[in-house]
Amino acid sequence: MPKARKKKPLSVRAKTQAKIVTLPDSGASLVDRIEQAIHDKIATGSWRAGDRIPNEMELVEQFGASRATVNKALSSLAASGFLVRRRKAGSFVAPNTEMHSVFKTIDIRNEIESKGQRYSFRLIDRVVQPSKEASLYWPELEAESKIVALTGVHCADDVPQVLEERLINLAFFPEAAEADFALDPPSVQLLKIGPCTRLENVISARLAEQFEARILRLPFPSALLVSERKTWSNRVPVTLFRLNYPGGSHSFVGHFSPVEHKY
Amino acid sequence: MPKARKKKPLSVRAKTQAKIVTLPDSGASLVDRIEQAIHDKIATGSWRAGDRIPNEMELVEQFGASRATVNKALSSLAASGFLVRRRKAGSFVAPNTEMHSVFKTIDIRNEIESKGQRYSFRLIDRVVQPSKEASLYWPELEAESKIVALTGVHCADDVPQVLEERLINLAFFPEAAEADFALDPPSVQLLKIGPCTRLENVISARLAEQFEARILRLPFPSALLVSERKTWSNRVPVTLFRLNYPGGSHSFVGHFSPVEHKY
DNA sequence: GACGATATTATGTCTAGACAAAAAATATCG
DNA sequence: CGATATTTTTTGTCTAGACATAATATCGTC
Repeated sequence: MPKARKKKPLSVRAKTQAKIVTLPDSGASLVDRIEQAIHDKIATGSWRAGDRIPNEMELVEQFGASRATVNKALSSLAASGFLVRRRKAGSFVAPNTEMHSVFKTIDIRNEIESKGQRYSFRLIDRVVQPSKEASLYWPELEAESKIVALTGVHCADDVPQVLEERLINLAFFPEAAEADFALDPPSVQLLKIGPCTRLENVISARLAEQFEARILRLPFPSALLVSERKTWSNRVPVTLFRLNYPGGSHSFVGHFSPVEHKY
Repeated sequence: MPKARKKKPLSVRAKTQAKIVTLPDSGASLVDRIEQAIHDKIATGSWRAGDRIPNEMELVEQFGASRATVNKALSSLAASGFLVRRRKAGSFVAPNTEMHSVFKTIDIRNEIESKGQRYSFRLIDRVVQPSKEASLYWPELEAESKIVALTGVHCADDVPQVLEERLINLAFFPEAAEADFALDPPSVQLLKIGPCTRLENVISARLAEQFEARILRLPFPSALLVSERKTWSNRVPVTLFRLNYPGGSHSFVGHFSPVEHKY
């Protein structure tokens, strides 16, 4: 059964690079421009996590490049964790373009549940305020926007574990003003809206205030390990938060080698 | 002046991959094996920082690969920071194969001096002991080897800043038993012997003991920010140390984006 | 010898074509 | 129908050759 396949000579293309390309032509190399274009599709949400992207031959036609060139771009994106590629299956946008590797610890719920304990988040306080209230800590915010300030505790089997103070940019997540965080803590809900594309993290230590010690059920003079983070989603400031861990029972582990695990 | 260049057809090679290759043939791809081989040369010190390595065509002959393949391996090594490549000049082993980027903060002296203060290290205690004394914290050490245990403070203008507790593997740095650390603190001297190729870091917080508070001139109930690190140099355990920072005045700053600055 | 034009060399980027390998889709057989 | 064999699709890897580009080396001229 000779399948009626169009055997066209794979698009005749200008020699030595096609300037026909539909890309914003900068000085960058073709590989870089292809990489950029695909990354943009992902960053803007045109292509979403799990989507199958066009295969190499389709991209070859689309960009007027050779397969080797397209392959290089795709491989690079896969190496950076934006794509997952499988033979015969195709290339897929990686699940969750959220921050890879470094600092997975964002997900406290997961951490607690993986120890077989029941997770819950107890909201202690919530206020809506103009962003200029926080402009000292969070100058990146636009002056006239509004924010929600939250305080809550992450609990394992109803025992308080981590005290969270958080500011959320309402422009990014309007529902934050009345959402229920008992099931999904703020961090999880925020990630559902958009990926975290940038993160700033400051780790410090301090003595717990008396009321903080009470909330976390710690003896009074106690040390807290504090992780203060700001996140962005495609250049939009999303949230600023402080996770207060009891000093003794928590720590951050990092493991570095010049090139991760390759050699 | 027609140069007498042997125009040999670039080494006749078996089709579909040469198994003639002089490399420890694993299941890995040719590119990977070439990359590995070159990395080994650097890791073992056969090729040292600043050395010019054979050019692409020479490697092509040596490995029986095509130029594209060799190029891919070299580009990858350059991307990982092991090589620096310059047109016409050639490919060079990168200066300092030590830990790039992440955690430059190892150098406290530098940090203090860059603030215009005078740095000094005051040794408080030093003992030589069999490694099994520390086997609980440092199981990677060989059982019969010896270590030095140090305690000291890093000072800025003679004001104590950071309390350091450190164990050094004497097999790696025999002089540690009597070296003078007043000018160059242990960390600096260790880096002179060999690059740090792997690092483990645990950050935590705790209350300062009374004597620690006294050394660091802190009020008594005080929080300490503790960074506990283990380092290796080409698989040899080098040192385990704990840096105790006054909680209020110090913090660790991290800045992450999925792929560093590329997009 | 200083200086500028020119040649040379090594890397950077790209193409076209080939075969390999994995996995999904399809056909085949009991 | 279900288990197994075969085909097909898509990525993985490699080759050979080409032109581009940057930086060095060389040569000629004054």
